[in-house]
Amino acid sequence: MSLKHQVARQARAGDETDDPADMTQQSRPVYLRLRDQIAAAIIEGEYPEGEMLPSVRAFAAEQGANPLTVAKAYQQFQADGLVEVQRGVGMYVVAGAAERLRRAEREHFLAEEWPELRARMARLGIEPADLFERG
Amino acid sequence: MSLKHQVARQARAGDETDDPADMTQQSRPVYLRLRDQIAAAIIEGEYPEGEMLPSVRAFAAEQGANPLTVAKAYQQFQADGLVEVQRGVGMYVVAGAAERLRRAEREHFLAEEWPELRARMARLGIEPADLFERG
DNA sequence: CCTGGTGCTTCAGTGACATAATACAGCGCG
DNA sequence: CGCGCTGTATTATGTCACTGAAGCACCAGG
Repeated sequence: MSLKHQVARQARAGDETDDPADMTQQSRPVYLRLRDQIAAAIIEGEYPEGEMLPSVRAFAAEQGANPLTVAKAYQQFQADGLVEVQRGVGMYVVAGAAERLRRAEREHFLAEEWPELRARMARLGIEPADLFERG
Repeated sequence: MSLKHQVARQARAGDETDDPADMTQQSRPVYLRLRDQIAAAIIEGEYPEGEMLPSVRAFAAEQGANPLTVAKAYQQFQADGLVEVQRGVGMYVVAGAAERLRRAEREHFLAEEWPELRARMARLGIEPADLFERG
C-alpha cells in the first residue's frame, strides 16, 4: 500500500468511511467545492456574462446537494459583486465578472500559493522546468 | 444579514474586503499542519534516520498544541512504517524514511496535484514565465 | 521496587458542516 | 389576481472533525 499523506479527498458527512484504519481525512466542504466549480465555469465562459446562473434549487438537484448549501456557495459571489441578484428572478453574471475573477484568482495564486508550492517542489526534488516539458 | 455560519475563506475573488471579520479562513487542522511540518523536517534531514523524534509532549509544548494532537500527527508516520515505535521509549525514524517519504510525496504531487494545478493555471492564464519573474 | 520518561487509550466538549422542513419576499406571466 | 418561479430567512436536527483532560500501559534507570 502506498503512503497516505496529504491527500484531500472527499468524505464528508453522510459518506461512508471506506478505510476504517485511517479516518484522518480532511475533506473539502461541499459549499467550497461548489464555489470553485462555479468560479471555474464563470471564468471559462460556461456561464456567460449577462446570463443567469442555475437557480439554487436547480443546481442543488443537479449536484445532489442542499439548496441552502448552494446558496452559501453563491453568496460569496454576490458579496464580491460578481453576480447581480434579481430577487424573484435569478442571479446574473455581471459584465467583466470572468476577467475580474480570473485576475483575482491569478493574483492569489502567484502571491499566496506559488511561493510555498515552489518550496515544496524544491524539497521533493522537482524542477519547475520539468513540469512543462512533459505532456 | 448573512447565514449564521459564514466561513469567509475567501481572500480570492474580489479585492473589496467587505467583511473585516475574517476569522477562520478554512484553517488547516493542527494535526495536519504538524504532519506536514514533520514530514518536511524528515525529508530535509532535520530529524536524521535512526534518531528519535521529539516526544509528543515535548513537541506539543514547543508548538503550543495538545499532546494528543501531536500523537495524531505522528500516527500516520508509524502507520506507513516510516517511524518505529518503542513504547515507553520513543519513536525513531527508520532507515530510508526520508527517501521513501520524498519519493511518495513526489509521486503524489506529480500524479494527483499537478494535473489539476496545471489546468487551473491554464484557466488563470498563468504562463511558466510568470512564475519565475517573481521568484 | 519506584520514579520519571515514553506512547496510547478513554471520555467528553465544542463547533463547523450539511441537511431538512417551513415560511417569507419579489418578479413574470397568463 | 393567482400561479409558479426566483432568492432568502428561520429553526431544528444530525453527524463528524478537532481538540482537550485524565488516566493507563510500557520501559529505563537509580
